[in-house]
Amino acid sequence: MFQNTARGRGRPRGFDELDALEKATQVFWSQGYDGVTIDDLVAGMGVGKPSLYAIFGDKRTLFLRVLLAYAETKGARAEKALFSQHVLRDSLAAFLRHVVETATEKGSAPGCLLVCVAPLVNDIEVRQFLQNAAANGARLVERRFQEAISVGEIPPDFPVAIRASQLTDFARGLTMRAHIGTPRKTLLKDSVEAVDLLLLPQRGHAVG
Amino acid sequence: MFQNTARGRGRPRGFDELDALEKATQVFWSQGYDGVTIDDLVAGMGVGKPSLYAIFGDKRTLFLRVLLAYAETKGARAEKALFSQHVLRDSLAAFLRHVVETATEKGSAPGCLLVCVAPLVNDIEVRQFLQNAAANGARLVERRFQEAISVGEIPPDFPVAIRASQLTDFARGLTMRAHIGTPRKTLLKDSVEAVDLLLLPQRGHAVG
DNA sequence: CTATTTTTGAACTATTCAGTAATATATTGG
DNA sequence: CCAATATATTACTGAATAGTTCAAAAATAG
Repeated sequence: MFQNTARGRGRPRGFDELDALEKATQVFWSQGYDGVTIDDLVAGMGVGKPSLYAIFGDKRTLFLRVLLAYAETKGARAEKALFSQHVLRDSLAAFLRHVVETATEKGSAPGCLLVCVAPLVNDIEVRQFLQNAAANGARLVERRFQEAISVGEIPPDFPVAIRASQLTDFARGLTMRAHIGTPRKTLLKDSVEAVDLLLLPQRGHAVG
Repeated sequence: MFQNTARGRGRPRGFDELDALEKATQVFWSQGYDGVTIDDLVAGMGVGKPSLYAIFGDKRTLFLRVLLAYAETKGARAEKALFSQHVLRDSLAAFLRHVVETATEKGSAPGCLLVCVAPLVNDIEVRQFLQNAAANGARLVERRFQEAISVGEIPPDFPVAIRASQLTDFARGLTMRAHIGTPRKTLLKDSVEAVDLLLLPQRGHAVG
């Protein structure tokens, strides 16, 4: 099934590593970090305990790997949402729509591993990773605003950094509300309103 | 009938109940719910284990009580911040300033029990309490906007519900950023910017 | 086939944890 | 002082948990 042509000797694994990682993501996502036991992971990942330790290390190591993969995927999708729309408003709307949709996806836990779960992990490395990821996210949005300035879609003195930070704050707020059960429909409506607000013309300027 | 208000018979408690509750709040706040053991609470509250069970019940019961007390205090302070300022802008600024200050208070864990910790607790009662608390918070802000309309500070068609929801989203975002280590100074600056944004004149209207 | 390598399943160990008893201590009422 | 009551201290029990050991299984190489 997953057999590579270049497999060495020895009994082949009974699971796919990336698939198991994704399952681990779901386990952490739905139960938090401290709420998860090794046995939960064993059950959720479909991997025996000795294999789990041999291949992924202990819970903390596994979580770091899960976090890294999750952030990479999420970041790539956010970038795509932001930069595949011609009109700035559509970009911001697509960004928040993506946030809301993944935070309210059926089959996954509500919320977001990066926003709702990881911040509670009491670990220096996790915290620094999150700070870095947050900064990267804001920078991504800033870049999109800069692009809009360069094509004359918004004025050159548009407060890029401020609005970028505010967009990520909205994303956090929407995600947390998804986590406590606010329905997708409400959040989608609110994300449109958020974009309207962020693009409201500044005093003395006009915005497309 | 005419009984003395002093305590009845029996050995007096070696701790103050409310003080112990506050200490429990700090323990949950800094370590999350699942990350806390009974022994952590025993150590942090300065209460023996049998007394803890006798007076506060098990971990879940204690957490619910902590949550209730925390929300009540926090709600009262938020209300005070909102309604003790004459000018709407000052009210909103005071609200967000209060949010940021408590989320970055020295001596407490960063963030907020209601925003950062409680949503991760996998419990129906907690979730419903949070939904209710969130709705109450938004309503409080709406009331303040209505007040501003009634004195003509903002136009009657000001989107009260939308802006109230957005203010609470900002509060969530700022709180989560406090939790991952964003410095108070940054957040205070951003909360001022947030108020500016929320009170930006709508198209075709002027806002004080 | 036999030897070698890798993974797997089951059992095992030491530790931590929640919750409870048994007992000692402090206070009031008479 | 004695009885009654409420709290505190210590220690205990059984269950859950993290992490390891070891033999069986499944593949390749020669």
